[in-house]
Amino acid sequence: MKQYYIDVIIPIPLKKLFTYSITTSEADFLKPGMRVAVPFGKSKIYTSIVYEIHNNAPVAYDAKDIHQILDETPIVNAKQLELWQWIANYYMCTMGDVMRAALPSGFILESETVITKRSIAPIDESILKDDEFLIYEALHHQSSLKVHDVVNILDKKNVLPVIKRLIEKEAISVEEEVYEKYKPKLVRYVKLHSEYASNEALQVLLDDLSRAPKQRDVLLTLFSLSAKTKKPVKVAELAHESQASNSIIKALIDKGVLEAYFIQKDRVEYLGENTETTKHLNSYQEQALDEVKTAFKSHSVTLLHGVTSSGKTEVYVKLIEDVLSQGKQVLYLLPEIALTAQLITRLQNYFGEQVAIFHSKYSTNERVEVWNNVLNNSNKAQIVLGARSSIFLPFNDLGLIIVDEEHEQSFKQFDPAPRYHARDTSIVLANIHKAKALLGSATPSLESYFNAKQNKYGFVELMYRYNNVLMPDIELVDINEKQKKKRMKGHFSDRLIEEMTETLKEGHQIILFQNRRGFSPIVECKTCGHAPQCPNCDVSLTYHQYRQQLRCHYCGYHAVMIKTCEACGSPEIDSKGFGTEQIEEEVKALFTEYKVARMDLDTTRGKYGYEKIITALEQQEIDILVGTQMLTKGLDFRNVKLVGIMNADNMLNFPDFRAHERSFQLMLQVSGRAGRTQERGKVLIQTYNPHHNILQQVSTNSYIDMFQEQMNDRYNFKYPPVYKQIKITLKHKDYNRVETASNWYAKSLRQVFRGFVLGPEAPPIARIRNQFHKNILIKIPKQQSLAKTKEAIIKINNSFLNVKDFRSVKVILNVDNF
DNA sequence: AGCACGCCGACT
DNA sequence: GTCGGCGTGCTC
Repeated sequence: MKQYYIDVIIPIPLKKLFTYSITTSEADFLKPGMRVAVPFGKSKIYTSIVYEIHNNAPVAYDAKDIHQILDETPIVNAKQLELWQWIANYYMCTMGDVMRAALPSGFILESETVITKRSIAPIDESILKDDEFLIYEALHHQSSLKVHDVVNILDKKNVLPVIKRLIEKEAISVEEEVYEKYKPKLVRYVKLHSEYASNEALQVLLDDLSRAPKQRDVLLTLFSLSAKTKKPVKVAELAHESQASNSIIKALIDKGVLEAYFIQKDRVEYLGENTETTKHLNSYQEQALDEVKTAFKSHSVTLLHGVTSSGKTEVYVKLIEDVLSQGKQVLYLLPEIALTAQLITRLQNYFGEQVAIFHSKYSTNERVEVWNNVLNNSNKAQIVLGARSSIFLPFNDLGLIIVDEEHEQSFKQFDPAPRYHARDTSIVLANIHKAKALLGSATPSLESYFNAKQNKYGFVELMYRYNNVLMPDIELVDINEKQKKKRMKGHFSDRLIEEMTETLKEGHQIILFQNRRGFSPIVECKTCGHAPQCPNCDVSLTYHQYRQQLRCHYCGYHAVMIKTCEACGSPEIDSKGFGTEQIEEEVKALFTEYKVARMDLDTTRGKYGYEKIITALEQQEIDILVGTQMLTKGLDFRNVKLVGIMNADNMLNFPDFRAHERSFQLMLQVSGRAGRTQERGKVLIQTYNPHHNILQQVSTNSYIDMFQEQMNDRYNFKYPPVYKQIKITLKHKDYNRVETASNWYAKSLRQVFRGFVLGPEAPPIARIRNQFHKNILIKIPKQQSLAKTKEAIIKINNSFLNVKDFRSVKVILNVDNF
């Protein structure tokens, strides 16, 4: 008889797949993509995914048996496994890494050791030592204990030796228990017990209950409810309608008068109707739509360059309608921050319950439900609107992927592995499904625009704003000059104050953009110049006024704001630079009669924090909104007429080869928030350097100029998209260790790649969370094989890990680290 | 990544 | 002496 084996993916960062032996009937039942619980190591049980079923017995070891099959049918399909493989290869991580990122954690079961008393014969308690006796004694009161219970009882960390001794003495036994984490949401319903179905029986019952008026009331309410709604009645509903407590209902259930039952419910349900029939496109949109369709005939990927407010969404909607009518699914990818209630409602108005939403604020149970709906090709998930991680959903037959705000860097995952770029991965996903991909942006990334120019992608432009609204008038304000002439009030130039006053007078709203949160980045002693530092990272702490705190943005460390200098004791402490909080405060002082609000990471915590601010702005409860780049995304604030960019220089001077490109994108995106209806909007950009090319290009809205100038730099300095890039980061708590390790690593790389290796270099923040960092950058010319390059890197990496001294150094490989 | 094993300093 | 620190090696 043939022996069967499965290769499984285990959610840990190990390169290999693991092989387990299965029985013939298990082999008949199992399919790739099913979950199987497997024993791993001495005691653990892990959830794994079947990758392959085969007959090749492993040579070097005996395969273990599996623990349990967890699924009836695969929860991961073949197309996904293909995508996982691609991600693991391209982004140089393990399948386990991909599995952990792809599966909602509700699918990944964990085992826990459960300790129970051996029931055979009572043992001689005198052979037990004190701590052993404590555990044995505890098991008289409690039938089972978890390891952490034992830790609590004994009040020490390492309890395993004690447990081990108890097993040897046959006092206890241990078992691994596996828990299913996903719990379907069950809603409790009640109905009258079938015994009382006949009128006579019911009459008898009502008579019986005459001495229990409350119970009788409940029963009568139940009848009227089910007559009215003709639907099953929820327990909660009944309790609410009859004003009765749960104990009265419980009494009826216990008596057998009522019967309780459960129905499984989706946690996220769309209850509205699709109210809107499709809008008519204007002639520009119509043309763009036609051009996209034509482009798709020759290119599977097309870039749609449409200025802000040009109505790209309507074009998407038309394309989605087409694909849906062919019975295929659609994935609509957006950066997390652009996934607003506004947009969701808009799409739901068109497509009703066919739209499923998927993003990081969803709980694991909600994610499992969306996953299952997509997997079953349910009508509820024909269109998935989601952030980065929605590329991992189990689509059967995708027809179209839309990547909106394609230039957004949040599509790239930086930590942990897999460090994938959702835009690039979605193109591969589209190919697997033989689907089309549409990238959309008002300010495309250089790489996408470059690909379009090279005819690798199709290219469509939409350069007119909806309703022919003019592009905002952008004015640069030289704050250097203003300062010399004493025309600054805090961080506000006279021009900005003028424009703000006028806008407010007209009853319009204002957005002020400051790309930095907190009150002031640096706190400095006026006497000795000392600035408080984070104890774990090489950064100065940031002052957050609203909590009187000093915070580190890298590790989350926080402390109370100092009253006197820690170094010299001087009470004179100065705050340099400025963040959103300080701007907010200054605005409040300048415009006392107006409502000012702030939008940044600190004010949008929680599930609806963001929505609250947006709604307040829409309803014009806010006159002036101060915020970070959160403001830039897809929000359509009809009444905002003025946008102020407080300081353009801090983004331009950011030490990154993409700083200029990003600044351009950011400023144009923020500018797009101004004047979205009839009136032309106004944008003021305050800067020390008004002649900077990027600022000139922003003020004239010249994407092409920016593109050409930046591409020149990219050619000259060998940066993407002209060259590919892989960044290697080494981390260790000992500075000297990273130093030697990174030198060794870079030297080995240089033997292969010569001048294309940069570094090792300490990043601007050399220490984070007590770990010292070093970066090495490999630049890869277009004609060099990426696969061979990665092979060489892996080879070097392996020999690096074979050096004993280096084994504790953490190595992070980041492909396309931008 | 966990987790066991084994070797070392520091305390009841 | 044992407890708990951390470096090392292994997981089908």
